[in-house]
Amino acid sequence: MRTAGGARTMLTAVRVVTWNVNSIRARQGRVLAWLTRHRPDVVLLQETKCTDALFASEGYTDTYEALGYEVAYHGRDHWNGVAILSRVGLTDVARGFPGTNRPPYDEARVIAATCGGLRVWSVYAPNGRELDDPHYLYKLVWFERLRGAIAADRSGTPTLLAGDLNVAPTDADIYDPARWRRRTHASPPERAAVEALIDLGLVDVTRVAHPHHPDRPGRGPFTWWSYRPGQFAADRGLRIDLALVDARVASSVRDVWIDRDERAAGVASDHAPVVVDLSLPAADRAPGRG
DNA sequence: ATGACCTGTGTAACAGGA
Repeated sequence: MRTAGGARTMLTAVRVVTWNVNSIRARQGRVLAWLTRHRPDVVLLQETKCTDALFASEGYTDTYEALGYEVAYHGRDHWNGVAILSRVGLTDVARGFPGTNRPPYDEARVIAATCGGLRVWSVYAPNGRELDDPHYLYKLVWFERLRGAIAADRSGTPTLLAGDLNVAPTDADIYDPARWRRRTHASPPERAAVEALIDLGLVDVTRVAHPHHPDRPGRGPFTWWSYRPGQFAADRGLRIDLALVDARVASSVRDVWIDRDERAAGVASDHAPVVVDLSLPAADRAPGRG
């Protein structure tokens, strides 16, 4: 716990991480090691690739609880799947979108909760596959529904939306923009969909904290690298894992960092954790944390 | 130029990823 110098306002460090783990079963060892090493307060997971039943079973929820976390999850089958772990309180959980969710909108891609004075959303956008694939149109409508859900949220709580948005917002977020010009993740409608989210009053905090890759002016930093040989080593990646926060949260951001060391490890996810370190007014936080 | 890999599933090729 820290106090601000002049302002006498009690501030508390809150670490939030978003991480597409590409299967919680395949990644559980790495996830537990990461939690132990970095002690995040709020963990937004995507692509857990497991059912609620498996997440509730021995070795997952009980293990996180033993580390001090409350747990909320949303998974229907062996695809997609999102979850939130929090050791600063976890209430008002919402799964999926408001209203009817006929297939494919019943896929487990969204979970929200209130944690430590933040309304956090863990989201996993559809991939899109190809520009002429029906899945691409689904992706665009899915973003409209996400925008509607954020706009309709009446919690009044400062908002932090993070996850795998499967869109590189600008050409600077792609190692080789020309190569991706006619592919999903870079198309103008997808970028417009992310811009529409941001237009709700959100800030892409990674871009603010890291205007450029330290070694590649005008490029990166990235959060995803293909598993194919040489891609990570050559830093041929995309920035598709984003953290979008409203103005109240933006003013509390102390640091944003991408854990490339985790991506470099053996049996790693193809996505790196993206960490947002905040200093929140203590009054905004849920009571009960020792 | 293209593909290379990883995870899950009816454990053998596939679907899906990005």
